Amino acid sequence: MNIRMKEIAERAGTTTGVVSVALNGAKSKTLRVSEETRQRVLKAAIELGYKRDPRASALASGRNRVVGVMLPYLNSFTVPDPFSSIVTSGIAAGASLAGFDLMLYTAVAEEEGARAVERIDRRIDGLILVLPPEDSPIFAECERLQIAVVSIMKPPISSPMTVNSNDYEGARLVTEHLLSLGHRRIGHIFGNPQIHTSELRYRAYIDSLESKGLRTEPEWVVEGSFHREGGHRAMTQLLTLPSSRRPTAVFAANDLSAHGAIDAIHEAGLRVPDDISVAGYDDTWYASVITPALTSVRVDVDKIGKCAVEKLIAKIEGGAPDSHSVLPVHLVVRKSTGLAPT
Amino acid sequence: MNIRMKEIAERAGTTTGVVSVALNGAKSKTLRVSEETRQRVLKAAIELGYKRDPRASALASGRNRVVGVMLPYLNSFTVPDPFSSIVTSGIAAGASLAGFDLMLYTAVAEEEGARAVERIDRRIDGLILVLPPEDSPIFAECERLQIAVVSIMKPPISSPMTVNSNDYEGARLVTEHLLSLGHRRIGHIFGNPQIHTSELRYRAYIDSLESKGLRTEPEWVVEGSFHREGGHRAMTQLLTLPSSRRPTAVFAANDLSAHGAIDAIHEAGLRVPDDISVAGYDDTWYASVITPALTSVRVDVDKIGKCAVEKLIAKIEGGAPDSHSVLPVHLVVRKSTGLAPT
DNA sequence: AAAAAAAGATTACGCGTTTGATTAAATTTG
DNA sequence: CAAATTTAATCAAACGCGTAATCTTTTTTT
Repeated sequence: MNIRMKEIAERAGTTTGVVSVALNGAKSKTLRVSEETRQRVLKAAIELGYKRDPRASALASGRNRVVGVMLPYLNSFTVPDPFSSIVTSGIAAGASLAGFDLMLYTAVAEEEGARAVERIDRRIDGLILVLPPEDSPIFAECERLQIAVVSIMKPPISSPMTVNSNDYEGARLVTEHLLSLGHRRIGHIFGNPQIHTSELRYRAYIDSLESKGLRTEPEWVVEGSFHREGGHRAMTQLLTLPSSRRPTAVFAANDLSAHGAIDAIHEAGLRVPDDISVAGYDDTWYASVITPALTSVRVDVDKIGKCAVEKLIAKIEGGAPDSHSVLPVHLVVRKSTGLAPT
Repeated sequence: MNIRMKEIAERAGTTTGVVSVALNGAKSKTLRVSEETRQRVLKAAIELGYKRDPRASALASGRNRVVGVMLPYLNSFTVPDPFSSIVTSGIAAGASLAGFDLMLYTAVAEEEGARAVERIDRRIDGLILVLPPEDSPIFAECERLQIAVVSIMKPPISSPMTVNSNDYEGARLVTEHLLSLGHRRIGHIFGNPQIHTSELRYRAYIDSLESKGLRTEPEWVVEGSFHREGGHRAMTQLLTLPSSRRPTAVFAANDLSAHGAIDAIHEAGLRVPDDISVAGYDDTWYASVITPALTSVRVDVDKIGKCAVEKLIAKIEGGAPDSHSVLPVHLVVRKSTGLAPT
């Protein structure tokens, strides 16, 4: 029913092998095509409206020209995670530019871990893992299937290629910003212990304070799990401290948990930033939507996606060596942080 | 390098045809397999760690078990569109449940229309179009490629299958809500004339007012293009009206433009809802993030995606007849609407 | 004993890609 | 300049890996 190479070959008076090389520049070592023949084939293909079947092409050549993206369960519908969707946009744009298509895998609740592995198959030649769990069996599986892998936001161990934003630097910037506003009691809403990033942001926070010779209090650090409810819970807990021992500023590990923290502060009848300053992290567009607009660390999330897919494709096409990328960050000061109360 | 059916067949003492039927229930009319043989094959497959090559399977059977999603250019990175990403999540979940994989196509700026068509190919057996442009050449192309299509948010003409939320009903609910609060001068921030939805929401607004015998003023309707800046511009224009002729309530065609409208009202030194009530539409999670929380119309966006993919797969697998679905909506009253000022 | 059903083996695809063989033309070499 | 090599251009065929129609053989039914 569809026009196949055979028809093109017939019309151009040649064979499918030649058509393959002429049209798609197949990687044959011996088969050559003259310019005239190429033109003849091209003409025939256009006249007949030929479109190659990518499945057959992939099957024969082993190259799919498709990359996969595995989104974490976080990216659920009830609490959509802006990070994942922006990263995905970046990946889509980068892939499209390189002529690659995109296969989307999402870790649905029921099928975490092992089940997710089942789904990746010979349709893709590379996979981008967004916020993969530390112990994912996917790495082994990709190794087996000869699928290149790039992880986004993962410590540069156990994964051959990674793309990260400079978490440590960003967290340092936030903490120093709060210090420069005169805050001396600074709290931290920790992320998710499962995700390495949380640790880095926490370390930078501690190091910044200690390098200034300031005290750090364990009770000022509460887990917020990267989401709004967690941030709310964490801040509520911090607010149980007597006001003389309570932080005057809080650095939340991401924008969502910062948002929850602001909710909690408002509910307690306090003001942001007049009574307590709050800073977030990631500066998703989210940060400029909420009130007060959030001081945050800008990560070019879109670029993370682009960078990841470019690395991946370089690996797939040129066999580029494994590498780890760390993208720069910068502080965006908005309305949620202010001078320490006197 | 990979284990193929041939190896399974050898180990189980049979042929690839039998293996194909035993393992994947190939749709052969005559080839039958006894239960014992099936077990024997299954055992061999597990022992050897067999995984079928989906490309070969698709090539031979014509069934890909992959659906595509085409996202509109709207879903850009700078202004990510929550609608698209939630719809996509719903689609992903539904597809996964049915054992289908997902191919993601995004209409990148440079390659609108014709170019986007180039990219859909024989890798998918169905395509979901999210907010497709009215005149997309994709419909014709899918027809040619025998690819089933479901459009999300498109008038039920020219597209064989559609999934829509009940725009008319939702807009009617909002308008009546505002009326019930005592508002008599109600403005409307129009969506995007390119998108049919805009027209429906506008019509319901007009009809609701007229059915109550109320006046409608052309100057109370301004285009907001579905985004924040547009909403801001539109509201700014409404605010140029003398306060006696100015709407006391505004129904914006979506949450984003409602947000822009609220910005403009605040900038003018007025309060929401005390001076002017604002209602949005879509009730994406966005609505509960902004301040004041937005009265909006809840569309179960996730369900739209699920519904679309279910229809699509029913069509692909069972040849279900074309149909148009309209999903219910309901009003969510929050803080941005209040009694009309007296 | 004839007819029908069950279970499998064979084999022909599906549709490009790539290798190996072949032929003709261009170059190099003695 | 003829003979020996190379090089270019192409054809024919194998291959990648399942699927499904056709053909055999065996077993069951009537």
